[in-house]
Amino acid sequence: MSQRRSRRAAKRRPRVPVFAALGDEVRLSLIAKLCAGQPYSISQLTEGTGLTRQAITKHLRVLESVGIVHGVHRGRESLFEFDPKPMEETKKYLNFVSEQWDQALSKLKSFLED
Amino acid sequence: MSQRRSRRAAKRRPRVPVFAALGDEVRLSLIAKLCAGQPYSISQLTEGTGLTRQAITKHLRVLESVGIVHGVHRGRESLFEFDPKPMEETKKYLNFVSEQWDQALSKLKSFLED
DNA sequence: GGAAAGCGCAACCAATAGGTTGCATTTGTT
DNA sequence: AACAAATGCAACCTATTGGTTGCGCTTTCC
Repeated sequence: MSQRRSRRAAKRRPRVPVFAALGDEVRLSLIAKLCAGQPYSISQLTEGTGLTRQAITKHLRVLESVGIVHGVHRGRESLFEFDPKPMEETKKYLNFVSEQWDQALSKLKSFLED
Repeated sequence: MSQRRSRRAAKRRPRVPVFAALGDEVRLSLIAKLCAGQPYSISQLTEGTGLTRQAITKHLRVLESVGIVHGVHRGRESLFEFDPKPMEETKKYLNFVSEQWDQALSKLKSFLED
């Protein structure tokens, strides 16, 4: 069997946790900082948020658990950096839904033209 | 002032609840059914889910609250149909993040080439 | 060596989310 | 008119989530 997933199989991939991870204001702002390219330590990411370091750590773990972010330990600090793959996959899913919808519309249109 | 939102303002639009709405298996499956074009009643959407009608109703309300779906009352039943706009907006946001990331990469690359 | 910076882990707490049951209401059918 | 189908509303329960505090460990800096 091919390792390459079929189009249908791709539709069933675990994307729910990715959406759930994106469904939080704090986490979206973390992504906003990190997707600019530069890695940040937990303390740096905590600055100015009004939250505790632990809260930010938890959010980072959530993002890490779905692969949006990964941390590398350097000395006493752990730096987090953005990882684009999961969000690319998410885009594919949204495109898939859009396609479904567009096809439905065009079918309806051609039906009405009969 | 222009009614057209600026690029930066678009970034700040309330997309968190949309992501949150998408972060649930049941709701994604509802979307999967509805984005095929045909409207379904609540009872029809409940069939085969193993959940109660009320549970499905709640999920539909969540989707409706972010505009992914809207219900129209016809007789004693309320039909729900898909609405693509919020997910299109979501796609735009994901594209924005991707762009940020790509720009960061190309800046890094040109820096290393100096 | 000692202080401080940066984290991880665990316990705990309040609020929210997902789900159920029960009942009332409206609409369609015979 | 009587019954069944489809839904809405509200109360309730439980698990999860987002957040905090407290403590201990490692690394850096003087």
